[in-house]
Amino acid sequence: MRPKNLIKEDAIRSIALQIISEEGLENLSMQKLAKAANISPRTIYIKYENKEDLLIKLFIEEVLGGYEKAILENFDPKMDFREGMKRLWLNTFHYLKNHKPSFSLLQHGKSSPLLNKAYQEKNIRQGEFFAPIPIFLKTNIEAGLIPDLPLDVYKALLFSPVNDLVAEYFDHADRPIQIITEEMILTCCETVIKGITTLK
Amino acid sequence: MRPKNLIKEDAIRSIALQIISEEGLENLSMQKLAKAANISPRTIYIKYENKEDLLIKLFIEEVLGGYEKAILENFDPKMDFREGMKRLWLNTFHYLKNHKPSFSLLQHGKSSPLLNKAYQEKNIRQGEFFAPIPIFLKTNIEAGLIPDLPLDVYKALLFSPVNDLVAEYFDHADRPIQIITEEMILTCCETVIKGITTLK
DNA sequence: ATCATAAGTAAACAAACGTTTACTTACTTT
DNA sequence: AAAGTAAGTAAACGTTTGTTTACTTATGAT
Repeated sequence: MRPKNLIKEDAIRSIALQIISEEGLENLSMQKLAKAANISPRTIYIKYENKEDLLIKLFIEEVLGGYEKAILENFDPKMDFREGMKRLWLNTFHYLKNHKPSFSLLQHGKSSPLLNKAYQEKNIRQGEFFAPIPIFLKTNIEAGLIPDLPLDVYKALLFSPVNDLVAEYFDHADRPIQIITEEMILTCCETVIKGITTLK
Repeated sequence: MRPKNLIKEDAIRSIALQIISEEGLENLSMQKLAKAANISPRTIYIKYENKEDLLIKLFIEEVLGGYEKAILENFDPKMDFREGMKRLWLNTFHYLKNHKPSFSLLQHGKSSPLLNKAYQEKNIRQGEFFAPIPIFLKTNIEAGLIPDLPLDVYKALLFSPVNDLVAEYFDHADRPIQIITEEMILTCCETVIKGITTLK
């Protein structure tokens, strides 16, 4: 039988992400995607059941998968707290600023009920998603190096400021001088570390 | 002449926000909105030029306007740093957790290119938007009470963790026991304050 | 009471939507 | 080399989209 053309599958994914990033989730249509990828609409339906299936698989497999892998690169739960934090922040910053379409769909995941629901179900089904980070925190809490705050508070402190700075980076990415630098990420990270390790 | 029915105008706004919150921006249509508000589609076009105009005015005037007002309530740039920070965090938490549709559109504003662009233009045109906060920070920097970090770093530290915790609050709002409490917000706020005031 | 006029309605417009039907192509297996 | 089959196409399906046209309603001013 005729084999799948993997180049076309890649094109569907990358062009879908590109359209979402440039025009928003509300402006992605199957026909627009097919035309931009130079294929027939029917071809998308070989791989994906429907539009919702495409969006969820793009979000969960393509984007969240790559994001998790990039964040955890060279990270080990047994690292020193300061070094571990810096590694996570720099991994996040470098990955996201070089993958604008992925960052864009991640942001959509926080507002679209469809994607948000899919994210929550993934979190419930796969307990190992981003698991090294809770282990890292627990180890440091048990060693008495950081206070015993709720996991949600740690998640808010670890992930949201660097995410916010990346959003700011893209908002001004066309400027002649870089507004958000690696130095600023490290300053912000250092501030959070100080806050956590100084508390109580 | 026949006067406008202000109740209908209110219904358009609140029902639009409700649909966006429950089904997402990508599932709001003018006809669905008209049907849900029990009016003719044409009535929406008396107040708004088109769909984009409706979304932008909803976002900028209705949502951002109310958000800014709520955050700055009982806040004064001359407040003590710790007290000012707590005021801002608690205002944000209480307002957002009681205004889910507004929170939802605020989140959409971070992913939708249309709304994001509108937000940036508002920020440029109206230099006074959220102005008390930069003044608050500048005053404390000049008094030597907090370090001289870039405004973007302060914005990331002040706004994003509490926003993230509100998102978590809504994700688990149907649970029997409250997951995100005011106590957690204050703990998180205290951590950030410690980080900022301890640094250097 | 009537008039002028903007508010508001019901129905319709072309265009675009997600998806499917009917068909052809290209490659593996025999 | 022929057969079998999934990949892939072009065109179309019925809906729904954003918006408008043609009309009616309700109210302040005369």
